[in-house]
Amino acid sequence: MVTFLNLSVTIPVAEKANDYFYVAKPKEMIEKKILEILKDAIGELYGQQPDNSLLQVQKTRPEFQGEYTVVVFPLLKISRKNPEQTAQELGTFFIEKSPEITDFNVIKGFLNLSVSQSYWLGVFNQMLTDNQYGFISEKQGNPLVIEYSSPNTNKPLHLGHIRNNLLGWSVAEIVKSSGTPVKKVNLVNDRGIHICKSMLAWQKWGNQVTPEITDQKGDKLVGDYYVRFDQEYKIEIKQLIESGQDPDWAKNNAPLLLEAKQMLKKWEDEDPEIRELWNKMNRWVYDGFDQTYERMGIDFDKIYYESQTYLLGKSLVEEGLQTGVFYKKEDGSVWCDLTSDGLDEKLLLRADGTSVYMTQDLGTAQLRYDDYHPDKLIYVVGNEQNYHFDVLKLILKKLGKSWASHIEHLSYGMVELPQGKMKSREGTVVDADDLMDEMYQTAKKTTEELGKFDDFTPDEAHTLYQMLSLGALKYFILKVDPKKTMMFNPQESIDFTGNTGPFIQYTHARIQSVLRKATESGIEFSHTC
RNA sequence: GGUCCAGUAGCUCAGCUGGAUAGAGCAGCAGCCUUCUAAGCUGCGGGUCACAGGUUCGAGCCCUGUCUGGAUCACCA
Repeated sequence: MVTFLNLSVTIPVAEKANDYFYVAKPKEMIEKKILEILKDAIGELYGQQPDNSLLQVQKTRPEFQGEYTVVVFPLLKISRKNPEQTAQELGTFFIEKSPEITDFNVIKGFLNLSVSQSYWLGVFNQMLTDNQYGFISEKQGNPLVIEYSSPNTNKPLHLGHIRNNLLGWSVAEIVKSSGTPVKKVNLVNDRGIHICKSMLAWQKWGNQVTPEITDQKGDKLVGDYYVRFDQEYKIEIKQLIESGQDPDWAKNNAPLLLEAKQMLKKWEDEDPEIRELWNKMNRWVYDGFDQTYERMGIDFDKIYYESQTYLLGKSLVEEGLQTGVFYKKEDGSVWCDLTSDGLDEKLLLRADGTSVYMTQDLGTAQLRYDDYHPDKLIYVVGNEQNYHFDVLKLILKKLGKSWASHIEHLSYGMVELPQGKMKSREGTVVDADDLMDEMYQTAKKTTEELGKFDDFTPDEAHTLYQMLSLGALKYFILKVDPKKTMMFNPQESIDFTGNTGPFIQYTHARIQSVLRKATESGIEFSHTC
């Protein structure tokens, strides 16, 4: 859609530093040409080769005549003439040397150039006839690997994941369209104490229910038991405190928590019964996630599981210990000292030898490198983890991994609601499925009220509502600068007027309608003037 | 407290490599439906670009400081 509307403005002055996002278009050819002629002009008129940074060409503001504007201020030190005179001389040169430039005018230090109609018609025809316009076919070489989504298996996807998924998937597709091979990967956090909590709660109070029995998505069912654990756990703490125990002690020694910890230990010891339960419940969750991803239009080339990478992380820590990059404290815990880099000491292994988040991420990064040898390894992760990624890169560098510099954290801001931040404890988290349902219902209601599509079959109507609601959601979220905290207003997001996805869809529909009616009445398109 | 990020119209957001009079949408007001989809269009009002210095021919954008908000500095992930 964006490519079709040609909304992006490209930068022709120098080859862009980050060529992953560079897509050549015919329109740019004239911009490049203008720059070349400008360079020639300066050479011929003033006898100098200017630095590229002095050559500034931009689109002409709509209130002036012309399509492209040369900013002459930076050139004055070369021309040693006043702005108007310099612009006048350059403009005359353009007319003489370039058939594409038909006219020019000078306003203050701005030289506005008019490009011939036949040139624009040529561009337009190319866009019209090239159905791959704006896309470059895949080049050879190492891929760009991009990780996004990264859910936990103890709760369903929420609004924060939606921003993450849409950003990650979109960046992947944009990069892909520029010809760079892309691997979209997901990292599922499928192990740890939080998973054991839902498992334990299901064992105790689940009565062997399954998603089939409760007619519920698997991720929702498992999430419910995670919540149930927390409720029962709080009751236990309260009782312990009431019986005179210290609150901190109560939190760490509530029977339920101890039981969950035991279960984690059993899991690590590969207890068959626990592993079976773990497999079963995770499968439920994955089925649920798959449905959500599919509806959202999100996909992956490969899914990593932390249960399969944390051991590799541990071996990397061992490696670092041997080379002296890490050190062991008296209690047996392993650390990396980053104070000389302005950061703190970082724990890598607990005293009991179990791994932490960083340990796992080291392993995952190594595995990705081994799998793909990527030129760039992008992580789409919220900005609350900026520090984590600074540390990750630094530690990998200390371990002598040359590819540490290939890691890039695509950091995005939190999504807030009109009533404030989403807080799971306060039940203000917006569930991804619920949100899509709600928007679907609004699309349906609004459409039915307008009565425009009464002749649609149920299938057609369903497709329409799906397109409208997802278009609204995606556009609303993607139009905001990723790094900024954004406000998600459910009311406004499902508004079908103004700067919204549905409005763009509507515009597209009207254009199609014009073309259809033109064809029906036998009008032929002319590609020339 | 240290580090990082943000602050632009009543609200939500654009603003490209520093370039001409800072732009959209929403909300408000005034118009427009026998002809292309009114889920629309046209017009009006609305700004100390958080503040103060600095660099520059030129600063919303770069630098320094201040204020405000957020994140982070866990044997959570």
